[in-house]
Amino acid sequence: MSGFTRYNKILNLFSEQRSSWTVLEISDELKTPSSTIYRIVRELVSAEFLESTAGSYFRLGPSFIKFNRIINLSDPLVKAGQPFLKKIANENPIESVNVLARLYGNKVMCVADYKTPFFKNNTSYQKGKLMPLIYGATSRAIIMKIVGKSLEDLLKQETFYDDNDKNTFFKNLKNDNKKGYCKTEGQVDKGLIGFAVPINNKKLGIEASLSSIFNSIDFHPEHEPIIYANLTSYALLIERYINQIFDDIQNYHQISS
Amino acid sequence: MSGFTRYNKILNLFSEQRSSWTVLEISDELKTPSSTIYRIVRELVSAEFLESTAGSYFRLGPSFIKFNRIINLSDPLVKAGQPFLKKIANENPIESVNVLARLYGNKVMCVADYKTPFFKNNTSYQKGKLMPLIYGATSRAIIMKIVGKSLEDLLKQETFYDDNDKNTFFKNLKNDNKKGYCKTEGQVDKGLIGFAVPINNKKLGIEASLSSIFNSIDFHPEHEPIIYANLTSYALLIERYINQIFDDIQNYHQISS
DNA sequence: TCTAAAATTATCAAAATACAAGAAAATATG
DNA sequence: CATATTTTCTTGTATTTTGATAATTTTAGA
Repeated sequence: MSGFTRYNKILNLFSEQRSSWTVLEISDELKTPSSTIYRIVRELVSAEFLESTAGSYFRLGPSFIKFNRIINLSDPLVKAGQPFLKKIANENPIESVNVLARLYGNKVMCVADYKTPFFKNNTSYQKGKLMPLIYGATSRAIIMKIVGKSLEDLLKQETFYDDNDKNTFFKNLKNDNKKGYCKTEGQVDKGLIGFAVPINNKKLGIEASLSSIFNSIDFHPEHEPIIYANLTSYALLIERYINQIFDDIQNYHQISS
Repeated sequence: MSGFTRYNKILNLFSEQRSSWTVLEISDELKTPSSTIYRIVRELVSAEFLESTAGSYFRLGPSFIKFNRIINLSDPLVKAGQPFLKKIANENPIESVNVLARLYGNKVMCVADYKTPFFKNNTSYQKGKLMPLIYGATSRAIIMKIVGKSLEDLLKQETFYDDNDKNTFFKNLKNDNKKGYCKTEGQVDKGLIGFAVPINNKKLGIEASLSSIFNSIDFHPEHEPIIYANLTSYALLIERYINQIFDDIQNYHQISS
């Protein structure tokens, strides 16, 4: 274990399910002497990536809150998409959750969301939570624009029930691509139906999606064209806006150098 | 530059003002050979703490969003305080921003907030933003519970206009402590008035505050007792709730070991 | 498409640092 | 206050990092 790995392995132990660890627990888990872990943890504490709490436990430190804010204020995707989520919600015919998501390694992560005040149930897509790559419209709208070797690499870790299952998956992907959007029901959350369109920017390396999620019970087929038109037009708007934000950054760098 | 410092120094270059850097810029800034920076940046990218974007720029990566979420779901202070912020807002007599803040090094950082829908202006206290230690009720309510050498160390970095200024500061702190809450107007944001009470938990090492911020123009002296009663009672509730959350964590660890 | 420039990765010996294990110190606990 | 636990310190040795340079890949412009 060397380089950043030795810090990252420790940080990645801290999860939703288990958010506090003692040095000895970390030492056991990583099979590394406790004197070493004490030193590394001390370093992470002084950078506020970890902090000590009662009972000789440690938990994630406030640095993450700080950097998360900087991302919210500066990430072109978040910056471009966030302001539109509420508008999309208001133009949808029924109560909805609206999600901006992106690739994160070989998972999908929501980076911004807006839920209408009276939406019942909760979607599993929450800011910062890693979601499956191949289930749900939000995820599928992202991968439907990825092709060739990139797609192969991404899907390498995924397991399909059988060959038939796999073929169906690719057929659906192709169909969605032709339609330009993706619709799934109950794949991630029972009782919810999701619609999603891709958001891409090759220059900036952005592979993302914009989606609206509804309670199945509220949804009627006549809503579909409105939802689709809504998503498509806003995705285009966001893509354009991303370019503009990027140009602004470029100009900023040129002026200040 | 050794250990975690070498990573932290690079990450800390990324700020609200300047959110993307090239390797050469980093190399210049840190006066470190570019071959070294290339290696370190590559490590941070593969851990998704940084990500590359167009024009050979790098920016903060999605790992921070992920860890930020885990903190939101697990930090005892956030967990205990977040659910009450909206309630406090609703019980306040006028439109308000309500903030849960804590010590972060020798600054103060907001970790959770709730703004009523029609609040005009914005407070500078935003989730993740570092704020001055000695100005504003939010900050002062935190340091008013810190004494002795800890307080001295904290204030070491602060500069006062003159001795008189310093004495006034300490006198106010003492007064606030006697009253049990802190009130300041226009210290951080012109046109805003803030009230704050401390939230402490020695066992858990929590040094925080709960505050309500109003537009000066909306505020009338007869509101003050209500605001104060509101803050005090919720702070107590939050302190109790923190203890309960901590006991739950303790139990969880005992059961699973 | 080709070409030149820029960005990134690879190499490797010297220098710096992390490591492990136990001892010592500090801190928490009853 | 005594004991147990947690944390830091110490040391020679092994490992990792570093940085100058070279090699390769990517990008941008003609």
